[in-house]
Amino acid sequence: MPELPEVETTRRGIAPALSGRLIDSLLVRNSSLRWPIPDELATQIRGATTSSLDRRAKYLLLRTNRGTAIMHLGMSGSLRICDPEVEPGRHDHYDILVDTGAVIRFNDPRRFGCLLWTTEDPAHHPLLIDLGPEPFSKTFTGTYLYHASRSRSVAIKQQLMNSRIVAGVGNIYANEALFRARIHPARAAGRISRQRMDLLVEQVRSVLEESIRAGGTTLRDFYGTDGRPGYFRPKLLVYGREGAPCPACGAELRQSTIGQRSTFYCPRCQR
DNA sequence: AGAGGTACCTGGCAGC
DNA sequence: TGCTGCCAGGTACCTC
Repeated sequence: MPELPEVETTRRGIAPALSGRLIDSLLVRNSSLRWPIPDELATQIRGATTSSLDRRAKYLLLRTNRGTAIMHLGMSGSLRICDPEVEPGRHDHYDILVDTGAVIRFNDPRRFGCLLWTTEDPAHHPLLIDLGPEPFSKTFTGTYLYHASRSRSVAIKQQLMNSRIVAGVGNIYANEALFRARIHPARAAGRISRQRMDLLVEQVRSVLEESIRAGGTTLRDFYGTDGRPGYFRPKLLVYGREGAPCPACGAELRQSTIGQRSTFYCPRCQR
């Protein structure tokens, strides 16, 4: 479920409830996420005052006067503002309770998400330190991607999904951006011209931007912090549409596997 | 250094 | 209805 637009939608949804608040408590029901929630986190964060909720790649950073909570939604996680009266479900692993009485509840069936804590600058955290530029930053340009791809034989789709190259581009949007840029997903990254990289970067930005505007993509189980689905799914041009006609040329869209990830493309438009 | 594969975990679905 | 096998939006970490 959560790619960058879904994480950003989540951030925007819960930021008002989580910014500039006193944290009453952190209630951990199941600490065994991708990495265990540190035992001391509940003690550390209790009574802290939050300043902002930021995003870096697909990580959410809850900054406080004591340190920063680093949260990730994994493949199936969600953070919602919930009614404190509502009984927690099987996969509701932690709650953040703030002084307004609001409860922010983390649900994650697959438990690939995480909740960590750092008292250092989170940018220096091992999980964040090697991340490439944000897709919307001005350092992510066609020229940058072109240079980062010289003599690389890796498929451009894998290059786009490599977080050291550019942060936060996941499978759905890599497929969509490559279709929009008319670049074949399996093409060697090192064999793409600077002009085509310019176009690709532009398409990565625009598809992410449009999806954020629509509140993300709901495939099976992404709902925003208010419980409403994202509305970008009908706008996906190739993802999940194998066998359907290409929206541009009518050729039959194909599915293949690149780097163990489902890949969708038009065999005629994309070269 | 780069490429490729594995692991983490549950739920939904197709096929039998 | 019930079982089995496969697939899934992420990404760190291992080996070759």
